[in-house]
Amino acid sequence: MSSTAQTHGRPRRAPTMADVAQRAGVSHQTVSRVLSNHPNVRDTTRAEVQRAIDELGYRRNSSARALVTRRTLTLGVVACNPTLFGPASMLFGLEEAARDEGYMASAVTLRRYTAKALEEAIDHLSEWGVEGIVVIVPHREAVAALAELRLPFPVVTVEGGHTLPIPGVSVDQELGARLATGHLLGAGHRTVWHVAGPPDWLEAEARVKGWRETLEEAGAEVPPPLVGDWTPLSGYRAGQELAGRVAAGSARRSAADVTAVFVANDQMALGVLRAFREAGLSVPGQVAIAGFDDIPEAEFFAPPLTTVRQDFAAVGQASIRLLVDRLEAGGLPDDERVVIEPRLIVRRSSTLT
Amino acid sequence: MSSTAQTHGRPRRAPTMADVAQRAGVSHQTVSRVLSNHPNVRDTTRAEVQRAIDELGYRRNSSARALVTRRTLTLGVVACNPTLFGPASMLFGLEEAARDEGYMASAVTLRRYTAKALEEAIDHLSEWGVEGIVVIVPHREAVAALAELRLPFPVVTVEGGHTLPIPGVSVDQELGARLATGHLLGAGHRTVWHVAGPPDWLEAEARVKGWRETLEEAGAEVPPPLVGDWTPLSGYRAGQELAGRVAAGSARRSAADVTAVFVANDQMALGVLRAFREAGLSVPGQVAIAGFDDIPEAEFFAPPLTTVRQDFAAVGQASIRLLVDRLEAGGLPDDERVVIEPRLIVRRSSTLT
DNA sequence: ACAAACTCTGTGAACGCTAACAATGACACT
DNA sequence: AGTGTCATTGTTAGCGTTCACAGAGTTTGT
Repeated sequence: MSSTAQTHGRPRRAPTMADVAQRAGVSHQTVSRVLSNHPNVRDTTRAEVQRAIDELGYRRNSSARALVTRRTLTLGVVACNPTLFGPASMLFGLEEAARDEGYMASAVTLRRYTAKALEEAIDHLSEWGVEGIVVIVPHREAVAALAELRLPFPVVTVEGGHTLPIPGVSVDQELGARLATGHLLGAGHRTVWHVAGPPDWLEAEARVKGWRETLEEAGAEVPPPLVGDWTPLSGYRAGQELAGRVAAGSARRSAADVTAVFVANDQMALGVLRAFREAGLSVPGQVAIAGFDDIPEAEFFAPPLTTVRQDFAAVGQASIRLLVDRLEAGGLPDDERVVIEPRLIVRRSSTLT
Repeated sequence: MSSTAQTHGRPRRAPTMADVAQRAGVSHQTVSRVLSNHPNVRDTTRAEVQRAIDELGYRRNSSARALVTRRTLTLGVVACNPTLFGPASMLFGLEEAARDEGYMASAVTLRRYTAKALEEAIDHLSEWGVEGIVVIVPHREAVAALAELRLPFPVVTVEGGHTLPIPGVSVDQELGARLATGHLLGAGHRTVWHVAGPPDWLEAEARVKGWRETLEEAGAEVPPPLVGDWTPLSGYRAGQELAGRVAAGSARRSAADVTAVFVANDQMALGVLRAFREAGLSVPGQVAIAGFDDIPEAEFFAPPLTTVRQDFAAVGQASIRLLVDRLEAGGLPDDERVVIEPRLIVRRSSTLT
């Protein structure tokens, strides 16, 4: 099967289809037919060709093939810092889904989301002949930049918001925020504070919106959200800030006292937990906390973290599906959306047992 | 107004070099020269060609180019589950390094490390014409399988051990384990327990070795290592086991009492921390702990975790370097090794202040 | 002034494959 | 026998580049 052993004589040059043809005593076209499983090849011929292929360790030259078929079977992915759990999982799912569809996925990762970086990444990909790309753009400026570009191949966004005439997939961030906030309110808290992500991230914005609206609908006061940058450190700082506002002892309680916090991702929630711990506050005793993402560590935080789980694999599959559909059929609508529903995972950090 | 608007909307077919040539009034060869920055082109000609290129939005066809130059400028990467911090960081560094060298990196991710999965992944990559591959194989069976394959292109391993005649990059896991273990011994502990990774992982094995030898050299007793599978849950279970052996109160102390634990990765260390917390044990008060990896969360664990940091970006760069060298020169040694030194990061989990 | 060198540009032939069509032989049916 | 159909195989013509070389101008040296 993979006995590509031609290490014997001289590995001069990779064998070509003509070499195989000659060895099997047929024309190169017959070899081509065997390779592409064309039905009209006699069994004995097929076997002989196959034997020649195996003996020579022949592999089709993908460039020549791509040149004539005008199909590179390659998809591009533009992603952001994939050391974060979310983006990494998405990339993983994306690549796997592409492979299942018979495509190769090539990712370019961005350190920062600027219009220029995005453009360069797309440039780099199209230089290599991708047939289409998936852009993971949870960032406002990047989305705007993407809208400007007129690309000669299909594009699908992930978490790119729903304002562009570009097909896209996203998790319902707003719903996720509603689930978390509603859960905390349901546990009897007068209101829920929020540690938000960076304001230029669409996901952060949507989570703020879901949180705010849930509070408003419940007639609860809406405290000013604190702002972090997704890192544990920023959560820690926000946590220190919040710790100062927790009602000390059973002194005069005001509606603005911090008794519940919805943190926009798990890493920041970890920082908040540390700040509270250092301030001597008990979670969930004095303050209840919920996060977002359900990173593998969340279950083992102190205490285990209530959070919102996103199905990244589903997002990856859906976006590849959207892209491949556009490659193989044509004229599909530019405003197709797939929305994946998140799920609330309740753990100790929000429940007084 | 004919309905065959060809200059309107999107052009029927991507412009070719001949189109550019015609528009600029030169031959296709001159266009090629402009594109590859050949010096012998008159400035005015170059400008005209450039203008035609811009106007048509021309891009070189990578397949045609690859066909004739026999260079696809594509590298393959075989990685394992990249939702773990280490592998993801490595992938990120690898891709970036490849891009800097003018190559495109395409990754295939494995759910599990079996010889078959590895072979399929490599097969998938060579189907797309990669010029060489980086295989991240911290797994014994996979390394063995890789050694069997005779591939028609250069291969570089990452964390693949040093037994194969294949160039490779790795972090000095043994040294990392020595640093952590030595640090704990240096803090006055009689011995150090160990929660190891899965035995079929080379990294796990090397960390066990470094730990064991450090103890032996210090004349300390070597307790039996517990075994986990890198997940927080497995660490939690190991932690419960260890918690039972911590000297209760100041009762009779034996040399086998657990006072310090070196855990083979941070995620498991998190599980251990939780188990100890639940058992009412204080860290570092009663037990000191050190992990491995320095994931971004480690600093915010309860307490902040002493751990060993690996420079994944450096690993990525070194492996691409190794690979590209073999692509561009030839006849380089098959046993070249690059070893990256890890660094101990001391935090509260191991220090009584 | 003439050959030699150098600069710039064009021509034709690959590169290895697939698509379209042509050719061959076997078989069945008038 | 003559014709049509089908299964199987071969032939030819590109796909869009780069490479090797040839040609046309232009400069240089003597």
